[in-house]
Amino acid sequence: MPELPEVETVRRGLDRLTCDRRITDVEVLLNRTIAYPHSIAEFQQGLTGVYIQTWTRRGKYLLAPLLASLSGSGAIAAGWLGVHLRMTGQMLWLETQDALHKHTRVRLKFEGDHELRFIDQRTFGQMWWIPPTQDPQTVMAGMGALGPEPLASDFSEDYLAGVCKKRDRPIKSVLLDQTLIAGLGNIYADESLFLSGLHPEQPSRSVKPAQVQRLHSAIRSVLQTALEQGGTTFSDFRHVSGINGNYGGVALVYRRTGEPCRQCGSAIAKLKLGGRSCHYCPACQPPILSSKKR
DNA sequence: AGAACTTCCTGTCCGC
DNA sequence: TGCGGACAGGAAGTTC
Repeated sequence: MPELPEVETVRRGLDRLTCDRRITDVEVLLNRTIAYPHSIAEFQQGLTGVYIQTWTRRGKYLLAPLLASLSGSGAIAAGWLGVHLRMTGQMLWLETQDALHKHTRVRLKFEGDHELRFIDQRTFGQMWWIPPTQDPQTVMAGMGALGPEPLASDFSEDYLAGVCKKRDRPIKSVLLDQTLIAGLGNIYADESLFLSGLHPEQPSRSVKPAQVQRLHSAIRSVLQTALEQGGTTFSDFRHVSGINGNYGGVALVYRRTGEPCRQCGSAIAKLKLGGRSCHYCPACQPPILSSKKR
């Protein structure tokens, strides 16, 4: 599933391929992919004929401003295009005559012989067209409620310590809460916890300052490394050009249940937390004594 | 307010 | 070989 590094990789690809390009036609093959406006016709009308500008990313959301024309000072804002890939969404830059993949949900056709296809097996992915009169942060409600970017300066050790101190939830569920930290998903949360030696069920409030420091640096280093690799192979993630990333080769715990820990050799364990699987090393990430559930 | 649980969806995998 | 069920999980909605 695409998380921050994958979404950022997609953003860079989209930026390279679609900036200043004009959308000539919009085809929606699955209506529920369109989160806004509620009318599909309005979505199509809003996007047809407009030019895509620089893509930005917030957490796992993608957003691009649109212009009605490129004629310099006379540029007229034409709203925004928003995208969330959720679990299996892909944005692929293809030629118009390329065979339609079974799970193609939306086609954005451009001048020339190329189009941007939104392909999404499990159909959780979403697209928005935000009219110029509205605020993307409001229309894309989840994006408006995001916590700090983990690679930005406002995600400090102090911030993370403050977040943990106020909550008794398991630390893993804090890492996955997008309103607290934007962009972490199940893969990088598990990897970060392993790197900092924290058990996924450890109550956030009980995480010691030294551990907060390790967790903070682990989150950043895991995301930074994945970003440099251009994403992961664990998931259905593909580049805009259809190429896989290669972070998968160095996974420490994610989906390695039963395999030996790369640090101590113990068998990697798995547990469920709020419906999410957690992979961890029982030796390197021991449960704290006070939490005797089970 | 915080936290837990449910729902959405489909391809894959496992046991019988 | 086929079938049913579990599993995968991001975010929104619901409930307590």
